Amino acid sequence: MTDVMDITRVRVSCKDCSLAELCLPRGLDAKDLQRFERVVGQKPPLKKGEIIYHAGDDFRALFAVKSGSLKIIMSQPDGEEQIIGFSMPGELFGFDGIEDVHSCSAVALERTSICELPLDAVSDIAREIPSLNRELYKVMANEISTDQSMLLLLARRSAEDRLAAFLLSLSRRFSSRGFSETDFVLSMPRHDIANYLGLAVETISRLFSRLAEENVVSANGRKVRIHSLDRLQQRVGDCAGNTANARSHA
Amino acid sequence: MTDVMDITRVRVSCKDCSLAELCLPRGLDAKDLQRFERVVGQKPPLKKGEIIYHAGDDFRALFAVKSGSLKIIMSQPDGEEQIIGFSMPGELFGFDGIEDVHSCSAVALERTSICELPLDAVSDIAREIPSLNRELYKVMANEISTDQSMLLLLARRSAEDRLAAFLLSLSRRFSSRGFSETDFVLSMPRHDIANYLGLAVETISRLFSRLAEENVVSANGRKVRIHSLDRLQQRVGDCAGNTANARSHA
DNA sequence: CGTTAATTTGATCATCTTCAACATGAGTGG
DNA sequence: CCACTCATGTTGAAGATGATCAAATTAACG
Repeated sequence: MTDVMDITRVRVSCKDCSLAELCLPRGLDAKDLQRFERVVGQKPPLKKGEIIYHAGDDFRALFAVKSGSLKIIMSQPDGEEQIIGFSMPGELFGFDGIEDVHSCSAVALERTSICELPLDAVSDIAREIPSLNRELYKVMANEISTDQSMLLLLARRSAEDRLAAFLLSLSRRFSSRGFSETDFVLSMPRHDIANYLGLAVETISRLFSRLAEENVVSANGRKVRIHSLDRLQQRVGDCAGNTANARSHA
Repeated sequence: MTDVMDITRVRVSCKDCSLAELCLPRGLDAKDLQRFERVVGQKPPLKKGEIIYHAGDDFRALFAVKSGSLKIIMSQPDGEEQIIGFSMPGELFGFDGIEDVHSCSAVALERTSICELPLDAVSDIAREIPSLNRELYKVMANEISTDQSMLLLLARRSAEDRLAAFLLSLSRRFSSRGFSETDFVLSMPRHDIANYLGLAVETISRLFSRLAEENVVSANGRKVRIHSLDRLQQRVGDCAGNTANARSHA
């Protein structure tokens, strides 16, 4: 599976971006799109582990993932950190800073390309393009309901349910980007999955083993194959639909 | 402690509202405020248990709490429900609907008065008052970081830490509204606290008992007295600052 | 009052964590 | 190309935190 596309190296306009339908400017007509494009900054690709912003940084912009993936983490004074979410191509991140300074940090999980959307400029434009303004609200609202679904997952569901929900979420997100919904490669280590789901690494490992015994999912390191989406879904009890960070803003 | 004020029965303008400094229009000048006021709807007080909106309802408006309090709950198909947050006077709620339909329900915990802010009208005005627009973003961003702090709490903290964080959050919110930060009355039953914190009712009860033994907090039913804010804070390890639903939008 | 809901306490049980050891694998320098 | 190392992943056994079950106590309210 190719998870990094080559187009990341050239200057891409939103118009030609394969992710346009998932991104903020979707629904804009050609003229408005052009205007929007002008404020979008392209950044050189990030290496694995590179940090886009730190908790405490002044807020400058929202970002969109073009390729690759990253994690959003909230650090605690005692050094512990909590992963708040993972961002995939077509998804926006950086909302944790809109209040003024970032409360989280964003870290690339692999080679990753992103666009920069300076919020001031964007919201200036949005003032004159109501549909863009509404889209901005929706994107933020989606972030809210994603986080809230995650609250439900952490508060009420068992370890097994959590992992099932996580895998289903990834499956949906890969599928809506044209990749297989049953075969994919995780860009994060077990440790990050565990942290995100509020569990111990060992638990994740054991759960993968159990899922394999039951022929629901087989995982070989980062490579995952889902054998029965149905049985995964059953486990989760299709709770809410967009569990676990499925920034689908449909 | 009086937690319902009498002014709720008369038509109040934002200008005269004691919560103006906490609410959306804070920072507006007299002229803009007047304009804002015109779209704000006043609703008759809600009785305990009354529902403001159901999950599935079309989104119409955001709401502001004038007096009383309510819980925001996300229901699951299996009948289980998860409390996403509690809203206190001066706080806004309804964000779970901005995408189109509400993903949660809002239920009054006691006699409660609210204002209605139709989002279309508000964002029309906001287009011409940039500071209001920014305030709207901030209020939503605050909701996001509140939910994210809650994720951290649920994923990484022990039962005791969670209750401590919850009580501290309430303390801060009461205090910023001019009430005592050490003596207050909970508007929700133990069952709701347990649900919110992802714990069993019995656990909450035991934790209150333990906190009493240790002379940190004494609780008599809904009446709570915090004897040592310091020691509560220590437990939580001042993680992030605005843990557990502190919609302070400072 | 009497009846129901809310809260507390005790005893047992399960899930998940922790600690420990081992396996696998990728990357580095010889 | 191999040996070595550090990161990652797996598995087992013991332990702890919090859930569940059961029962008693208290509070709320018609």
